[in-house]
Amino acid sequence: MSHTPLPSTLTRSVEDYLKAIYRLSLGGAPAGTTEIAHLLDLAPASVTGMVKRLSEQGLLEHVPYKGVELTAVGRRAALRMVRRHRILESYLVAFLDYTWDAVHEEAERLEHAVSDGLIERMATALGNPSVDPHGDPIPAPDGTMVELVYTPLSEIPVGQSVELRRVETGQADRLRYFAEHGLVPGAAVMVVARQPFGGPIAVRTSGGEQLLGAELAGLLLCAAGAP
Amino acid sequence: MSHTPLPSTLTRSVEDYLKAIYRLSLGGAPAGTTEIAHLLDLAPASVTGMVKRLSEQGLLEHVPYKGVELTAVGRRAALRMVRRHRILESYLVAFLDYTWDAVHEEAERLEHAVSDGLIERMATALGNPSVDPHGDPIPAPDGTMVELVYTPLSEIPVGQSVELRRVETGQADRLRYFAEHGLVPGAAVMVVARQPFGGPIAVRTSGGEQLLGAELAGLLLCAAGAP
DNA sequence: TGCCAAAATTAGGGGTGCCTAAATTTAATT
DNA sequence: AATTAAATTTAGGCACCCCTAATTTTGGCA
Ligand SMILES: [Mn+2]
Ligand SMILES: [Mn+2]
Ligand SMILES: [Mn+2]
Ligand SMILES: [Mn+2]
Repeated sequence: MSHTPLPSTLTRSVEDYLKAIYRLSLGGAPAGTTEIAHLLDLAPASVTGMVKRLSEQGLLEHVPYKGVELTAVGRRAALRMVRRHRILESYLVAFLDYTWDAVHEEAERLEHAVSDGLIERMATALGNPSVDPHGDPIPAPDGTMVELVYTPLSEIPVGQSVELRRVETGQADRLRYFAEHGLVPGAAVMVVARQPFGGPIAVRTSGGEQLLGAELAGLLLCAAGAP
Repeated sequence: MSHTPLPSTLTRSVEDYLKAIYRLSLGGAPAGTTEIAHLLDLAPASVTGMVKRLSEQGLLEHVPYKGVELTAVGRRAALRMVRRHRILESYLVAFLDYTWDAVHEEAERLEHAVSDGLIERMATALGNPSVDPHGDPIPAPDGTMVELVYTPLSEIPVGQSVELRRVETGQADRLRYFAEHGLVPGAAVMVVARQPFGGPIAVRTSGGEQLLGAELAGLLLCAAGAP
């Protein structure tokens, strides 16, 4: 069983397209032109053009007017970028004093410039972590990724204790707010109260009790902890 | 006294052109089109085109058929790249187990992708070194660089002891050969004998005595050590 | 069923950065 | 002073990747 070979050199643009389409395809449906354009901050017409070229190269499957999906080759390339991005974020936080709200921007550029060898050296220095600072899973070098299913804090019943596992936002201001309030992966959290109709949630952490809007609570993914 | 502002975003190509022209101008004479093309592995016609654009942007001074020189702005941008390159090489050797023959290639790509902030974090982690693993001086963040004058080992008189300070090659096979024979910056070297007409040189290091071809000896830059 | 708005594509264009082939300039040689 | 070889530039072209404006397709709704 051999690996499908990846096109030898992909450009930064192509790598970002593949990553974006990977993310948008996670829901199951093909990615739409406008969706991709919005995620990459491009005009839809530009996306149509790139999608056409990448389809010809065998990285995408494109059904005009319907949407785009990654081929096996495209998915391998996308997962390679996801690994790079998350290893880089982890390394910057662990060894270069970056905070978790600042790493994304740096990794977004470096992911296209580092060699495979450097990524593996960083991974080794980190002890081959399985998740990044945000709790996002890190694909293995072969493209395998274990994606666990978590429950948003907003859906945890009152009275239950859980462990915070993953924070689902890239917005720096929110990440800083979470960190300041001890809401980081690994934290033990108990839901103390909840207001109805999408109202705020009261939680207790090791740092004390606090209120949390429903939107923010929806970004905090949890696993059932000690009962 | 304020800093001359640099064009906000230079491309990878432009940054490599500026670095190349900086290197070629060190001898004092303007850099020639063919020289630049050879260093960057491009066709001369391509260089002419780029040189024209960079001159219009105020990064170069170009006299057609005569040669190119950096403007003050261009030199600042070039020295910024030199700093990035050498800090990266230093960091990779110090913290990620790279050998000095492998760092150049990695740094050549990363120098265009890292932020100023990351470079300064790496410099801090390294203790703000003044030279890189090859003994090449590292410009300060403001573009200042102290370039010491050394003597090639090939010109050191028989019987004199010197300290090896700088190794002037980027070729991996030569760098590996030097490292295997203890010929690295900081090494104490004594010239034991020399054959005439560009013949080999016999040197003694802490590792013993060895012969060295004149070409290689010319790459090893030395400072007068203990007599 | 026909219309409409959103989504997507096509058409046309620009900047970058490279190429090859042909012309031009320069400097050295006879 | 004419010749010639090397260096350089010009001319023309192509791939990439983005844009705006115009057009086409689609799916939902009256
Ligand atoms: Mn990116
Ligand atoms: Mn992350
Ligand atoms: Mn470079
Ligand atoms: Mn170096």
